[in-house]
Amino acid sequence: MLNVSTTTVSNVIHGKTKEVSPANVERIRKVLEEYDYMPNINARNLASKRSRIIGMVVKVNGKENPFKDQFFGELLGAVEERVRSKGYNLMVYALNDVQQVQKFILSWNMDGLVTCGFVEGEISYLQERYKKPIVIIDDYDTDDLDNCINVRLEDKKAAYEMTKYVIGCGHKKIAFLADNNINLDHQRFLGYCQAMEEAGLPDSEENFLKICSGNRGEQDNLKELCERSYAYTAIICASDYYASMLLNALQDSGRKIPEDISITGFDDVEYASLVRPALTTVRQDIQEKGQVAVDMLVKMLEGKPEEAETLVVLPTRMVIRDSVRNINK
Amino acid sequence: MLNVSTTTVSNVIHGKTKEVSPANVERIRKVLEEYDYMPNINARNLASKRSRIIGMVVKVNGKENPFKDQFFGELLGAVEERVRSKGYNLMVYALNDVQQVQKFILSWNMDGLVTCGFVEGEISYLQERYKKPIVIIDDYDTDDLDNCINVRLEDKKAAYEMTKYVIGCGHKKIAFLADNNINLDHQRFLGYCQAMEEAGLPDSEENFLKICSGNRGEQDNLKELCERSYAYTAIICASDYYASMLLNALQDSGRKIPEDISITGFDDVEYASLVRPALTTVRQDIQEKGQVAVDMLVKMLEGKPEEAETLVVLPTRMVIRDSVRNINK
DNA sequence: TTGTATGCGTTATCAG
DNA sequence: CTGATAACGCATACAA
Repeated sequence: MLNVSTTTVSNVIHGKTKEVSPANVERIRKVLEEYDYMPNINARNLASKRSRIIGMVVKVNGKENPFKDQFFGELLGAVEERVRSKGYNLMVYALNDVQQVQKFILSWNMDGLVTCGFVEGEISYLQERYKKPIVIIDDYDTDDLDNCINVRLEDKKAAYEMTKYVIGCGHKKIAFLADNNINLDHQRFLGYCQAMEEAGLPDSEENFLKICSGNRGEQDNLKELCERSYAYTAIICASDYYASMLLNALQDSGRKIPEDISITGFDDVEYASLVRPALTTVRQDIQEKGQVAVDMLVKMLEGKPEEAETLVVLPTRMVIRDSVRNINK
Repeated sequence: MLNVSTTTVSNVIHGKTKEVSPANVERIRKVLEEYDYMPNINARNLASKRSRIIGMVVKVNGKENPFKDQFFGELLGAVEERVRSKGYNLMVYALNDVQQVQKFILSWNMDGLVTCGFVEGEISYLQERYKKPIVIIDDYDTDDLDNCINVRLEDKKAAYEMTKYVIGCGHKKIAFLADNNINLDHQRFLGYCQAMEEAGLPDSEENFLKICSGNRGEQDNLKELCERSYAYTAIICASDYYASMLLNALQDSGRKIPEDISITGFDDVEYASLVRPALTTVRQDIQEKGQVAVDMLVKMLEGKPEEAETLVVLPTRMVIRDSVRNINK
């Protein structure tokens, strides 16, 4: 239309106006505006060998919906906001098979990846062919991996402090509850063990209460847990999600909380303060977790790896509410 | 490597094996396997003029994180699962500006769109340039739009029934609470009004309690609402999210629920049964909402518009728990 | 059954 | 400052 080359147009599109005569800049801008030009990102990606796509992959077991858990929902929202504001686009996958993950990130030529729930071996597998930066949220044993950034909490310390607090309230028969015993849950269990040991209390595996993560067996599982709970006066839960479930199951079976048995949570998601009694729990800033993850990733992408920390440990804080009874009084 | 043309390779990649000699199929498959070939989707998209991307856009006001609300989290998870299982890829945006939305869907050449929270005028705006199918979740006034599919509930009826139930429990001074009065919230308000009117009770706008959606003014707002609630014996809330907040604010200010005042919710998200007293609410199947949305969209995309319903109204069901008192007794 | 040739919309290199 | 021109990796109409 304007009898100028694609190069010239491309230059004004990218704001390289010093290389174009002011007259042309003006003419081209006008037409661009008038026709409300939209670049074809696929073509751009093909030519430029990048994609402006950041993937977020969260591991699932079975057919669950991870985003029902407020923790993952909030995390996703935080990541989306930050990814967008940095000029990237977010693709979301809930997967349990790393091969699938690899297929997607390679085919789309994603610029970077945020993972949640995947373990060391799986990340290594991805890296065999995917050479771009990966942010790993809430995992251990991945600190030595190249081109990776770990974002997590002081899980062990936080669990240690919580357990110590409960012990300080006079409890001696204390259990730990989680849906598995690896990664961050394992770390939290270790923190619990440490506090128990220091206080000269039993910290054996027997006190590890395993809750099922699926929706199916949950009810039976919950009943069984209620039974087993008679052996304890307090239960340290690895998440608010499970703490709330247990809380209600116990109450429905006639136990009073915290009079009969004390419960603590982890995360301090919104509903931790919505259940009754409100949960004594460990607060983490989920919003910040997501933001930091993306910030570090983008620093790697923009070629400033020196500014990116390869390990970010976010602080936690105990929030004391009403679900733990002080037996001493 | 094999001295065959790209066409032949392309054909076996796409499983068009009838057009290729078995010998070649075998040879090519082997090499493909060996090198673990990954197609470059950007190139494929460019050539094929489609993208295999489905966008999910949820409208936000201000700087909030919509996915903290379990409703949106669960919806997103359901959509992701279905999109993936249908062979598409999900891009997620939380936006309030339709121009932004348009920019993204056009540049990426997305095959289809799922929107949530956008209203008639905004959808029309998108359609001025985006000619592909759009699924609109939970909106009214968009039924006549071409190439669109609406997925929603019988909001008015459900609110009507809930209000009627509360009236049946002997309540006369009943308020309605929501964060706005448009779209589905408006429909729910209409349902409330209808039930009140039929019972000869006042249904004026005065009884519309507006709760602020942001995190900031929320506390002040909540206090004010607690004050105003003294004029009522029951409050019909437009979501479990707000119902739980109000529930706790009221309890914290010393009111007993349901003894002093009754509360009902909407959605039946998981925490509706986790708060105490457990919420009497309207159940909807969020999982199915997301699945149906994607199913219909894909039918349009696969060129079977006759199989796609342009309006899907999902059923609701009252769930009676403990947050409403029967005054009659 | 196989191969050739062209185009998809953009970026990037390099010569003018 | 401007413009050819060659990639980018794949799909497809058409020819052989």
